[in-house]
Amino acid sequence: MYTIGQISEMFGIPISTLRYYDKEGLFPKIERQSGIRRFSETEVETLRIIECLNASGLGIKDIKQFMEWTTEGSATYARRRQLFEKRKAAVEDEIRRLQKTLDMLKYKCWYYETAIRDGNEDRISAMLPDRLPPEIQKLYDHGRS
Amino acid sequence: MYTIGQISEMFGIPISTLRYYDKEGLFPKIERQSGIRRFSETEVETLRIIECLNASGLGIKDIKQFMEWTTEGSATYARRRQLFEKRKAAVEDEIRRLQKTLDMLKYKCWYYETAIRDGNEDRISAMLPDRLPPEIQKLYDHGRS
DNA sequence: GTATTACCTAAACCTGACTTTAGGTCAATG
DNA sequence: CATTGACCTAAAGTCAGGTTTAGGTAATAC
Repeated sequence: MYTIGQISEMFGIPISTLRYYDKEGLFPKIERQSGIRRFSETEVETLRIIECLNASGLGIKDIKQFMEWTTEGSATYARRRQLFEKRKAAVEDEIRRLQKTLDMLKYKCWYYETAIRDGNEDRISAMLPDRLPPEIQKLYDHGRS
Repeated sequence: MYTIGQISEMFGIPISTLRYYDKEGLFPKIERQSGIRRFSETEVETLRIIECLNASGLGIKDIKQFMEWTTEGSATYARRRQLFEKRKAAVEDEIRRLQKTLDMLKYKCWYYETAIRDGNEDRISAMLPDRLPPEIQKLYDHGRS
């Protein structure tokens, strides 16, 4: 059993945030000892799931919904699975989107390296939009598609 | 030359957002014809950069700073390059973070597939934390590290 | 000539995710 | 026995990134 301060330390999450999560119903089964929250392994695992779902871009209201399902036992396995499948697809999309952004950023890095070397952007402008060096052209094209 | 409505269509960005960007100084050189904004190729390119920097997680104030640098010519090439290098590193970090999240989500998908098949979580609980099937163990371990 | 459509502004409003504030309880320490 | 430290609540405040509202102009369509 842990106090809110210990959990805050363990996860690097401010106490105020943990209390806010609790107020929002993210720890549906948390116990209290004369008013004081007692975090068990259940809540530690819950917090790991919160971090994961949060990192996947899910909002707090939907995380709360998920936590309610976990209190309903095996009847909600299918819904919970569905949620994770959707989050998986969303994160895969997000990674693809970031991969494109990354190619655009790499192109821009090359752009400014070249502009610094040349002292101006004239030579690059003359190569646009389809006469860039092959490797750079790939980045440029992927970054816009 | 394009009107704000045409640009909104082209980029799939609400007109209100484009006006908001302008108010925030993201189109430092935009022209007006008796009060009406006229978007040229310069602003189209600016919007592509806004989308890219935004997607990289940069806030609007910092994007504005960048746009100011572009109006100062070759004197700011080095600062602009530095910004893109930093965004590149930030996006690389974010992709790594999402990769971990993805592994955790894949593990959770397997978890619920298995729980559904078994009708309960007992068999899985008995395998935790280090007797999971090899492929799943990899996902589980990576997702927490 | 009026009605519609596309544009304009300033300012208020909204949402999500916290954080801060103000005031209080309770156990241990000097 | 008073002060410190760790906990508590409710409510207000903050911030980013927009969106909505209310009121106005100006060209085209019927």
